[in-house]
Amino acid sequence: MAGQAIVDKAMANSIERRSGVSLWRQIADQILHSIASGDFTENAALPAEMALAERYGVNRHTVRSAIAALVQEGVLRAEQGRGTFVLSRKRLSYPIGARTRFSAGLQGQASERRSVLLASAIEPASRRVAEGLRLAKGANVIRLEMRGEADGQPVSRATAWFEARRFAGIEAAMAETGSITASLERFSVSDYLRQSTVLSARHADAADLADLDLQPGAIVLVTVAVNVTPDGQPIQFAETRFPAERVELKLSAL
Amino acid sequence: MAGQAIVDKAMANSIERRSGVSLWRQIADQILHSIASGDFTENAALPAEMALAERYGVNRHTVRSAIAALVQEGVLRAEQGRGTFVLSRKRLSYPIGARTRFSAGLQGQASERRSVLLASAIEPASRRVAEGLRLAKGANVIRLEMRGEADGQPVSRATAWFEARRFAGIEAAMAETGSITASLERFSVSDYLRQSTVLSARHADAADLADLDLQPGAIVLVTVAVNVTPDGQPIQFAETRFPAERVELKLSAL
DNA sequence: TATAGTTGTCTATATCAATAGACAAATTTT
DNA sequence: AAAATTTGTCTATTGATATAGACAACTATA
Repeated sequence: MAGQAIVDKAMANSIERRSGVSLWRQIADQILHSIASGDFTENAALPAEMALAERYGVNRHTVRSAIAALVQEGVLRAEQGRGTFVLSRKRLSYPIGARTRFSAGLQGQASERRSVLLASAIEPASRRVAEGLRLAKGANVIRLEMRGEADGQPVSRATAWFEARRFAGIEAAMAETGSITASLERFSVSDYLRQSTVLSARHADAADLADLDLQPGAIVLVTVAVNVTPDGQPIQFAETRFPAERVELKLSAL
Repeated sequence: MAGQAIVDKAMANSIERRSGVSLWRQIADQILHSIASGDFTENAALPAEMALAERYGVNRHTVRSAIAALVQEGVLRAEQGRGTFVLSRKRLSYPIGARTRFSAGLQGQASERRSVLLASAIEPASRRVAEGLRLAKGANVIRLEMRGEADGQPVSRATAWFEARRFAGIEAAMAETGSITASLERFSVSDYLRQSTVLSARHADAADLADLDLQPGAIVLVTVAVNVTPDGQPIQFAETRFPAERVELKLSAL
């Protein structure tokens, strides 16, 4: 039968040449993924450079480039004569469900967490935003740009749109309270639900790199969500970007 | 107060040099993302090569490399003297919820869909699998490797583990029926729920590239899920990889 | 202390990635 | 028909990426 087969190439970790992604970055990504998957515990020693080079079928210097990048990112620590060690950086497990708010549910994973308002603007709604909020195309909306942080490290980057007429001044409330939930309460919105969430992934763009403090080539998880009042009226349209190397999304409370 | 600011650099699409990811691949990724975001409708003309080169601040030949890659992938069609056109390839929107099964919910998006068993094996459970299925570490489990297809194009790649004793022979049932749900029914499992789903993203590895027919450098969305019977007994532990350029995940029925 | 194993640094070479300019070939517009 | 626009092809040059080998510096261990 079909049984017993499968080459089982040690987790099938391999590497592609002339792909547009350099070998050292592919190797760095795989090491990051191994750490996040729990293959290495905190302070564990990585295999020696020669061993890694043989495993990936590349030159030792190529492995060194990958390690250098991860040392630069603060993921690894190399010590001459001893080895290269994992500084551990477990990924935050970010809960997503019908009532997900930022910060709620991250207890115990990070000691300090907050949301910072980066900028705001009033603009006509794009087609996508207008459809999400069920507004006429071109109606004015307020856009908020925010960054979520845990223990001083950026873990999310969100752009949120609200109907300008109904939520005039929400940017001031957000700047003051640092909380979407608290800001919405000032507009008589005591409860809201996540109506829909669409998830995708892509390479980080320049703005992501800057705001999330990422290295070029990093991957971001993207959620596009519509929040509604309990009676189904849309109040917020939001796109949030999470750095894939630091965050995983846990779909809970289904 | 904070209002009116924001540079608004036209969706902040920009590009990073010496990042380990070549400029042509970054540009190709952004074009793909633009198409998936609906910036271009089917058969729409892309801006001319010179215009794109100016927009990204690169040489025309670099843009040509990006376009060549996308033509190779079947996303674009270039015609001398006329322009470069989008062949459109809308992303499938793949529903995920408490009762998500493959194929369910894709009605109307693809006319033909199926799940193919690639291989199977019996092996001792890794720590991760044992914890998910609540088995003793090292207990035997059956591993199934599957590929999901829609209209002949691969849209997912799953590895699923089942307790070997309880589900002995499930690989034969799977090969025969092509359905997890149908196979489980032979073992008296008439209903099951998704207990938890954890979501992450990474670059595709060699096995992903081969099984999902992707170009090197592509991104995959990864879900790790545990399915349980209605009374909470774990029956299936699964890791599924989706090509981010072809699939988005819609979190529904929350 | 000697030895083996590890990371760090150096030189050299080949290939890929990106820039630059010129012109051909095809299409659309004037 | 002519001009303008667009993609296709060619040559040449520079910098980043990857390979190769040798040896230094440091650490742990026999």
